[in-house]
Amino acid sequence: MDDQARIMQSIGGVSLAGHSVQGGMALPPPHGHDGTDGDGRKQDIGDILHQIMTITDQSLDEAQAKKHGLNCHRMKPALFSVLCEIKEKTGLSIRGAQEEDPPDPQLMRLDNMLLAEGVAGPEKGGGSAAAAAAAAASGGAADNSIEHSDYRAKLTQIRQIYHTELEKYEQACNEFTTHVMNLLREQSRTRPISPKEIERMVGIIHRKFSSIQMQLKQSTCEAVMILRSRFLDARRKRRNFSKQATEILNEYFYSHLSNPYPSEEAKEELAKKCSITVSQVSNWFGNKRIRYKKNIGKFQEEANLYAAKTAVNAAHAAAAAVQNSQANSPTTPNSGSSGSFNLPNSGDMYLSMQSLNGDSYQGAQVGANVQSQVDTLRHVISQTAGYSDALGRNTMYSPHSLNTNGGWQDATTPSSVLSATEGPGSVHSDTSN
DNA sequence: CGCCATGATTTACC
DNA sequence: GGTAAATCATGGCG
Repeated sequence: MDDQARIMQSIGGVSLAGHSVQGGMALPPPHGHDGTDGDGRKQDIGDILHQIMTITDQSLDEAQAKKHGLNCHRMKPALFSVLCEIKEKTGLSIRGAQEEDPPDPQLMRLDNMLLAEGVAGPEKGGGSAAAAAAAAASGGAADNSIEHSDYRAKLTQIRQIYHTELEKYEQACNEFTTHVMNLLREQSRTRPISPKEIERMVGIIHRKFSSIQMQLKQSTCEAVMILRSRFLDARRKRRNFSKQATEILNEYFYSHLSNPYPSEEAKEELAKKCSITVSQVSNWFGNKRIRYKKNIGKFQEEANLYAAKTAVNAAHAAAAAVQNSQANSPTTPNSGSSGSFNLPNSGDMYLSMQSLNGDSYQGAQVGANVQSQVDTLRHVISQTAGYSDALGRNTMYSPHSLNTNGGWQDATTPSSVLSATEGPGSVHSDTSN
């Protein structure tokens, strides 16, 4: 019982100073001073203090009775005054220790993160904002909405739990604070408690609760991080495209082998047809180009397959187109359903046909599918005569340029005849602009 | 389980 | 911003 001993000492010290106390009663002299009733008083005080110190060990009724007894004790006013003095003295150290603690940087970090993730802050919008950010990060449009809704739902769940818990903590904190304040106010009748001290106690309680809140925030952050990482990982998760989608993409690729750079519109249409995103189409073509270029031999069989396929389609379409044109059809039948991604590609087609046939092909308006035919033929020729001079344009289709750097960029030359500055990928869309 | 195919990402370049 | 090239990471098959 160090506290008790200290208080006893303090009391001794106070009395040594010779203060008179309330009720005109002097406190007992310090140790060593002889007095006839000194020991008795000391005994008295000792008893009182002992009762105070052990009050918590007793039952409620017993304690209440004791409390009442103490309140009515003749020494109470004197003790009260002494305690006031002790408080006055120790108050300095308390005040010194009571500094405005700066906002915890860790807590601030957590708060910021929760705010950024849409967990904290306004109920509405926050979550969707985070989801939108995640959507932007995924690079896709409204494609992976299933994942989005899943992510959003989970985030909402986290947010709800977080807010519920936070509210619970706040409520508990307030309740406890009120309780403690009431207790202290009540106790201030028996012992000196300044409002400042109550304030300080409230501060301590709040700090304790905020540390609990910090744990809540921390675990919420962790949950969000896990959710987020899972969501982001899901982006990387590879799932093979459907067979149909691959077929559509391959058809386009091999029918545009001379220039496998679909325009933005073409990409969009391919994406729609394949039920994938535009960026997935871009990825696919990027991968396809590089892998085809790296190992043409490996893709030979596949190329033959699609070449034949598109050739048949093209032939049919061409025949139909010719018939249509004969039947007074002034427009280009680009709207054909069999692989008509190259609407603005007639220039390429026209020149290719020229090169192929050796003479100018006046029926250039036959249709987009002719391009497929051209590419198909080009491919078939490339099998035997090599890709380089398949079309008798050695300077344009050098094997070196195809196999190492910028292969198809030169291959787009037919289009660039029309526009010398256009680059790869812009071939299709540029003509339409 | 290892290997290959393949979709996605990263990095560098223009 | 689009692309090539390299790389990562997973799916699928034997």
